[in-house]
Amino acid sequence: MDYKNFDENQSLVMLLDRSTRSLGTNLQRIFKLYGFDITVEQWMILLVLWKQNGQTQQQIANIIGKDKGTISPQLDGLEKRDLIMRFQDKNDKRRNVVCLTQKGKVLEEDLIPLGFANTKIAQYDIPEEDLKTCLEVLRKVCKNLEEGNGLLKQVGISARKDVKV
Amino acid sequence: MDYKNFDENQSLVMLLDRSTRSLGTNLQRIFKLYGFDITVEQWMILLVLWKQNGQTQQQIANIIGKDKGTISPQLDGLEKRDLIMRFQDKNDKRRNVVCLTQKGKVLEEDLIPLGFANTKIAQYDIPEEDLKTCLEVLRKVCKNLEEGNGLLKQVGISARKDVKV
DNA sequence: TAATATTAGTTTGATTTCCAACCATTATTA
DNA sequence: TAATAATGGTTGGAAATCAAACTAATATTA
Repeated sequence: MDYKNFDENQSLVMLLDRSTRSLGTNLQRIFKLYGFDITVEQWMILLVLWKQNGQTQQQIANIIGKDKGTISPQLDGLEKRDLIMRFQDKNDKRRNVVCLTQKGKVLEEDLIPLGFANTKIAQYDIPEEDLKTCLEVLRKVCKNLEEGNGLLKQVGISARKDVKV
Repeated sequence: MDYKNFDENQSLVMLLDRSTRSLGTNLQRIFKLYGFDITVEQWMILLVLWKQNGQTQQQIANIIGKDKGTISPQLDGLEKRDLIMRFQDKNDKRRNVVCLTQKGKVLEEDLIPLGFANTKIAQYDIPEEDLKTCLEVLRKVCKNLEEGNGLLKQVGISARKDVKV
C-alpha cells in the first residue's frame, strides 16, 4: 500500500474541502464587509431564484444538491428578511412555491458583483483552459457519486468488516 | 452584465460546494456501512496524524486549513473514542501534542482503503491528466484566497455600498 | 374504492464551521 | 525588569448539514 504517501496537497477530498471552505468564508467576509446580512447558503438559493423565480422547495434543493431539510430553515431566514415568500400550490397542496419579493429581486444588482469578485479572486492567475477542465472534473465527480450508488460494488472495498471502532 | 447566464453547472462555488458535500456524505455512508463510528472530519485529523504523529492542535488545524476552534471538539470526540491522546508540551505549556493511541494507529489499516474506495468512485472515468489539472487549480484557488487578502483590492468591487439588506 | 406507497415539507438531533471572547503562557519591547 | 503583544487552546453563539422521524397530501395498485 502506498498510503504512507498521503499528502494533503494531493488529496482530492482535502483540497476540495479546503477550497470550498475558503471560497465560502471569503464570500461571507465580503458580504459582511459590504454590510449585507446574508449567508452564503441563502445567497445560493437567491441565485437559483434570480435565474428562475417561483420554484418549489424540493426543486431548489435538487438544483443546489442539498437535502430538503437543509433548505427549509434557510428559507425561513430569507422569509424573515423579506427576500422571499412561500405560496402553497393550488393544484398540489403539498408544494410550496417560493417567490422573490421586490426586495429580493432588487438585491440581485448588489450581490451578483460581490459573487463575481469572490470568484475573480479565487481564479486569479489560473489559465482559462485549466479552469474549464476543473469544472468538468467536478461535474463528473458529482455525477459519479450521486447517480451511481452501484459504483460502490465496482470498486471492491477490501477493508476488514469485522473490526470496528 | 451577463449574470442572467448563471448556471449551477458552470459556477465554481456551486460545483465545489456540491462535489465536496457529495464526497463527504458518500464517505460517511461508507464508514457507516462498514460499521465505523467516525466522522469524515475526525478521519481527516487521523490522516494527518498517520502521516506524522505527535503534532500540536494548531499544526493540525493549519494542515487541514481549519480554525483551531473547529479542531478542538473534534479531538474531544477522537479522545472519547480512545483514538488519540493529548499531552501538554513540557517546553511550552500552551501547546498540546496530539498522539495516536494504539487503537488509533491500527485503524489506519481499515480506514485508508475506505477512503481510497471513495476517491475511486468519485474519480471513475476521469482522465488522469484532467484530474491533475483539477488538483492544481484547487491548490491555486486556496492559495489565492488564503494568502492574498490584498487581492480584494485588485479586483475592484463595484457594488453599491449604501444599499443594505 | 380501499389500502398502500410516494412525495413535499417540517422538525429534531448530532456534528461541523467560523467567529469572537476568553484564559494561560510565552515572546517582545520599552 | 515591567508592560505589552502574540500564541495555543477552550468555549459559546449562530448557522449549516445530513439523517431520520413525522405529518399531510397525492399517486398507485389491488
